[in-house]
Amino acid sequence: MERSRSKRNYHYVQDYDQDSIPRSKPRFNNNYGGGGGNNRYRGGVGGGGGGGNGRPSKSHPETMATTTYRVLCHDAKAGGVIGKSGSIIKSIRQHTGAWINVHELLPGDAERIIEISDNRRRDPDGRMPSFSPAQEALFSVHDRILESEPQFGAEDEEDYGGVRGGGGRVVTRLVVSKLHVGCLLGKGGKIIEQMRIETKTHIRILPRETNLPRCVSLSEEIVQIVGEAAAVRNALAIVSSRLRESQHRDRSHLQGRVHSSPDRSFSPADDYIPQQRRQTSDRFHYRNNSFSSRQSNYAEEEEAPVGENVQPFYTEELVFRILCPVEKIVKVVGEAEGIVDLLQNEIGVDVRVSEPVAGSDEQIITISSEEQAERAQSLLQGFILSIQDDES
Amino acid sequence: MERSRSKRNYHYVQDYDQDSIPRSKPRFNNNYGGGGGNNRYRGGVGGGGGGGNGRPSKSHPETMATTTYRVLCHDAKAGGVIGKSGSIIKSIRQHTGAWINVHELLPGDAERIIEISDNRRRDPDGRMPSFSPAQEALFSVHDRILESEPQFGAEDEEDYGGVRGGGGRVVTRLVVSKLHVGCLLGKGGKIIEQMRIETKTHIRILPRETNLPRCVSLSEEIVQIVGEAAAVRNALAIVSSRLRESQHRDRSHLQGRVHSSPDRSFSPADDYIPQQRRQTSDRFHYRNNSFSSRQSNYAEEEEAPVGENVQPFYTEELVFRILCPVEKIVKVVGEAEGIVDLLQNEIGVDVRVSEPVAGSDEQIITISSEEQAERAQSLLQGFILSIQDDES
DNA sequence: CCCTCCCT
Repeated sequence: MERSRSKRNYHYVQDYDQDSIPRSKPRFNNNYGGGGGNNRYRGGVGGGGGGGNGRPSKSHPETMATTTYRVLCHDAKAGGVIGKSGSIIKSIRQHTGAWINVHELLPGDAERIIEISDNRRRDPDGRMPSFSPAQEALFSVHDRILESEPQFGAEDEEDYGGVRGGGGRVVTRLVVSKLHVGCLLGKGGKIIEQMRIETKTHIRILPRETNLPRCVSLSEEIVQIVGEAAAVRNALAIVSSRLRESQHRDRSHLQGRVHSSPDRSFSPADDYIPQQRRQTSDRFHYRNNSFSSRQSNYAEEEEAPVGENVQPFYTEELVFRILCPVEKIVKVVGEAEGIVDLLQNEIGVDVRVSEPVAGSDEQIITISSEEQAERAQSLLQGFILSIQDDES
Repeated sequence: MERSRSKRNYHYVQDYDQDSIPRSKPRFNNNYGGGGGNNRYRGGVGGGGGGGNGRPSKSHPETMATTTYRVLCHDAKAGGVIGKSGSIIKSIRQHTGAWINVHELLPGDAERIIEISDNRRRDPDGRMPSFSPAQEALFSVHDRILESEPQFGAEDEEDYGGVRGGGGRVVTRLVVSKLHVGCLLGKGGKIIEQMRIETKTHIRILPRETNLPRCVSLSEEIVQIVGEAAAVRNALAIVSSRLRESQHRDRSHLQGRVHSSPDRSFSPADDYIPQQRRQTSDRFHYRNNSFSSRQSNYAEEEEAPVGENVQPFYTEELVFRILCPVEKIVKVVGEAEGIVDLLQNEIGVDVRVSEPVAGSDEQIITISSEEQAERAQSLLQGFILSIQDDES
């Protein structure tokens, strides 16, 4: 119960102070919504299932490049990122143009995922756009996480928490698809090793044995960076740039394997060095390091078999598959707060539905989880049984 | 941009008016709350459980003891508890170490819930910690409610409001889980009767027929204390001590049945009498009364089998939300001896039903509990399934 | 008097 944090400093992204940080100012943007901003239903109630929540569309992979980051944020600090009535995060969205989603806290987890992405047009030559709104927003969000006052009770944690005293040790954790950790590790771990040295941080991919949050799926890893705040920021810049390059390359898989098209035209190291970074640009110290370019000495080898077994999933977990009549599918998966939602969000299992197959009047619902699939399965089974006799 | 919180005044009760106003800027639009926390499904849902939110963590129920109080506060007086920029409530938080959350006003309600809790390590022998930050904070909050000026003329109320002039009749209302009202009533109402006599106040559990605020769920009751200010304070001290003991015993179910371990080692009546109470200690007049101890003559019987068949499942709070067709709602929650009643009284979970939403033909049933939500969820799920085919 | 902030 001791709160060692002396003061809050809101000198984060300076211009928030002037125009959008709600704290030190009368709050002008709480008046939105006017009437009852009632249903915070996750996606509107009867809405048929979802689709594009407005996140950067992936529609033209050959001309567009998507960059996505997911950073873990202790629940106690989420408020500091969002701000009253969302003022802070709205400001970040506006300033950067990135799409940002602060996930809900999964029961049992201490951290929430903040997902940040953009979708930018590639250069005509296929190069990665030089500026990434998502990366910029990642920095801002990261700063907010570091600077925001942790809420009550978050302070008796072991070693994670996000901050440790002013200028002290901080911990930043990114959730990264297994497809992209390779670019951080490098062959024989050379890249990550080099990053550790150059940034003076402890960067590692957390082992599965660790207690990973439930919000991290089996197809993802946690990249954890520990060190002095400034060093971590620097490392984050490097790591995020590498991830961005990797994702950018990933798109090109759609047109052909990476290795079958050995183009060397990827962006040079300083490509992402931002003149674009505005007020905040001095907070990160980019350097022309060997990580951000494929032209570095070892950049070649590390990206080899990254996406090898693209179906690497479900190693030790349970998988149940349920047949469901095609005409019931909507009822099962179509509701925004429906059972699938419950299963996924409250119980934490992964639920997928196969595409309908011509000639079959059933689809396959796959439930997978390390521990909960069985229960979920019986729930779902029961549910399907119960609607068996409905007129579809 | 730190606000000038130069001096913290430890005498906030008396003099925060003069020196702790942290900002000179007026906050011009207080007109939010119109859009604000309407359906805060995840916030103050349960009986104070942890989920994340930063409230006192429930991580180690066997070693930690949580105390939670919820006191109703007329909306017009909430400001007087919070203070400018939260200065008063921050002060109370700091001085007591309690976690305090002033809930938003629910549309239609006149009162808001102020939730106060702590989570303290048990003594090695399992005894209740002698000092409760939450109880201390409850007293401070209560004083603020009594002393603070109501905002703009909300004083045309009938007889409730929280204060009636200096030293006059005051009304204090606590929201108490049904699981814990028993310890106030006592077998045959003996305890509450005795408390009435000893404190010279009118203490009662408001009947359901009364117009209870919406913020009071079906699993809760209102304990109302009416009388002279000093007498009410005294009664509040007694009642809160009993509640604390009851909650403390509640925890111990996780380790075994209450009655199977007939320890008599609970804290004696004066155990909570605070040397710890600082400036404020003279405001309450504790006495060595028969209510605050299990050693009292009738303390034995009233605490009988609170949560009999409790299985020690989950330690953190779980919240499940279930969609239920509007036309089934009555069937689910409407019956006097129905399933919700069962869930609440036998299992001890909190059950709430959302308001119907225009455009949706479903309502959300929220079940929350520290330990039992899972069981409750499957029960309820089963129940809804079972009435699935009923003609509505 | 509005906080430990909940936004797409």
